[in-house]
Amino acid sequence: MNLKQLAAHLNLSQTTVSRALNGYPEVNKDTRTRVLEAAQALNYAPNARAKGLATGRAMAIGHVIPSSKQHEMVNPVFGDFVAGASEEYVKAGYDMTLSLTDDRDEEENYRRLKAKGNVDGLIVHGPKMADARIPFLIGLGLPFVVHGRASDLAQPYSWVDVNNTRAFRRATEFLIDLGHQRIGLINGLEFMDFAHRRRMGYDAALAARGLAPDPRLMASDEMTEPYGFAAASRMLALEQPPSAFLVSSLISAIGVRRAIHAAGLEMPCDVSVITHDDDLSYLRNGPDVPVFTATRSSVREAGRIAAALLLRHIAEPGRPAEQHLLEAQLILGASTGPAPLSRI
Amino acid sequence: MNLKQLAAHLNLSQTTVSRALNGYPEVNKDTRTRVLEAAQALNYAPNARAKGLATGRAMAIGHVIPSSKQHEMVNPVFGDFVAGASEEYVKAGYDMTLSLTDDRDEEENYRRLKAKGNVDGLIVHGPKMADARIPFLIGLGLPFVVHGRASDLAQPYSWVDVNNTRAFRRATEFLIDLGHQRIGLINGLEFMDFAHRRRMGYDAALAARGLAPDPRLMASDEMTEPYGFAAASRMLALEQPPSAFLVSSLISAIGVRRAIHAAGLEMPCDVSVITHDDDLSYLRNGPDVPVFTATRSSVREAGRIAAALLLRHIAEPGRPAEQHLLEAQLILGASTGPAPLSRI
DNA sequence: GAATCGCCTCAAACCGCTTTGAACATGTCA
DNA sequence: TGACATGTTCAAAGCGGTTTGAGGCGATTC
Repeated sequence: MNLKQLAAHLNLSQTTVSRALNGYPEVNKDTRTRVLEAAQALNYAPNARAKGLATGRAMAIGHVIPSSKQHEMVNPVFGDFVAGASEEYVKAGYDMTLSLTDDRDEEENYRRLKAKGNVDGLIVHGPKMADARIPFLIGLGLPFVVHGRASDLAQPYSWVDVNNTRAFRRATEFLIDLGHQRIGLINGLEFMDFAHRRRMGYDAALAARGLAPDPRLMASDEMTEPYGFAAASRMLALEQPPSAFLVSSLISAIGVRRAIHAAGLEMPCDVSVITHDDDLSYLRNGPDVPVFTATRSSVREAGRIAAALLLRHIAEPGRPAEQHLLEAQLILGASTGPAPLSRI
Repeated sequence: MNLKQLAAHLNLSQTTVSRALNGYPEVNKDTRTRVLEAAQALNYAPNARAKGLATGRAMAIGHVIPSSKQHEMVNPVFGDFVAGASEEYVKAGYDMTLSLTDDRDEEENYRRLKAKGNVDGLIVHGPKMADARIPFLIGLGLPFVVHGRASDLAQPYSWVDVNNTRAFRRATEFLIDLGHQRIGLINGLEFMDFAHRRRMGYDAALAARGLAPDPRLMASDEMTEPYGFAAASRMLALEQPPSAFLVSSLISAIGVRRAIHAAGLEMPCDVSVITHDDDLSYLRNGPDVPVFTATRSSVREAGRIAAALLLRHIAEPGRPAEQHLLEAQLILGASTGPAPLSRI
């Protein structure tokens, strides 16, 4: 069923039917309801390609997620982010397209995406500290919003990010307030912007309280469970082991917990743990009392906000770049307590 | 840059340029290379909408993932499945579109997707036991492949699934061989087909060995960590607690482990655990010796296979429905051991 | 030297929609 | 009665590609 057939069926011209469907004023009220009813009854929906061709707008947003062959990990955060974004897209009648792309030919990919014309805008995931994609995209002229941001860039661009620095600074200070002096940082890959910022927050808190940073208490890697286990195990085996851990992801925190148990210790009486918690739907940090004390910020919410921001920029092309900084909540769970006297 | 401009730039007609780019034989070799080089140099890529309109093919596959408002959990498996599928799409020059949809208006959604014409085929996720979507899609005439399958359907359709029944039967038998008599099943929602089949495997193994099933040793819910914890805690508090658990997801298994520790027990000496392991990139079950003994089957691989299957069906419309059953490996980890005499 | 054949290229139609500019009733006013 | 809005509908020209049927041209055949 296409417009032509629908129009023929109604004994109207394509123009009138199109106008009726798209809410133009110059259509008789009765005609309009007749058209709408027929469209409904016959399951008519305008062909998106033809519509896009005619209007010049694709009515679709592209999500580009980097996934190199080397560390081919798909960010576990992705599903929830996309779910949040999708809520906004559905409301606005937009579709969503996904492209996983190797970091190597990423620019080529963006260029193609623009040339092919099947998206009106992009969401960029997983920014690194000085991410070359961002200046490139500014030059490309396709509206985009970054989930996260890139520290080392001066140009303005739109992003939605958590205040990672403050979150980790607060968490570290909270641990120090509890009497912890040796705090292990089990971070993500520190060329990723978010991990870099968390590191800065941690460093700043230590410095503010006059504690010397100890490289042996810092780890940085892809945030898996075994990584959390291995890093925490290594630190716990030090002559002066940490009495607390600050962990960048709930998944790694689970590995940290395993390491604590494997060392014959208990959480929180022997060792405290604070983790960042993206509030993922399938990885709830305990229903009422959280298992882990955490810096929490909903990734789903971030998805919603980023999507809304992007749609606004598409609707109003002149609009200047906009930023949205989310504050993580520090939520108290069962994994933190005062530093044990024996381990200070 | 569009075809017209490119043709003008080359002093050729649009036809010739189009044919050169699309590999038709009736183009001079030199002309072709000249065209290809110019296209490369000028970053020309044919407008996907126009191309789709002209050819009638969208060159895109839709993934529809159900996500109701009630249990708005995004399946954690999704990212990896999509990553696998994407590998095939990229090879074949296909794009991927995503639509999260509430179960309520799902059929409407499929119909729109077809009418709008922006996908050539669908991957259907999360089938329930008698999933109404499948007969509906057969009627709709849009090629599709199901990730999983629906037990209660007679009509043939294409699917890619793990042999869940056999995997859980083997796992249960393995535990029985180790001397376990009371085995707790911590399953997913049993109206989901995969969970139903796992339950059948568990039941069959018990029956084959003459063990009576005990409803108090069976749980079924959304597979979160807190659920694993709660269900295992409840079972461990029974007068006759289980000496082993069979868990449907690694995430829940982590909750089970937490419950075991909370009960003052150790894994595997007091309690054994086997879990299903989707081999997710961000949730590795230990690098060398797996933390958990597991029935393992790569979801990413399933994504690849499902995508390849779908593309084949799109390329050869007459092709009969095809099924692909993956066998899960039973991999030995550090979470299983002989049943402790004290607890039999 | 004309007819035939390949090889290459072209103009034009078409895909399904939007949108412009015009036309056609109908009613109102002078 | 004619002029002029007003409200409603239409034919046709794009949007950017693919594809059909035809034509130009040099080489080969008769």
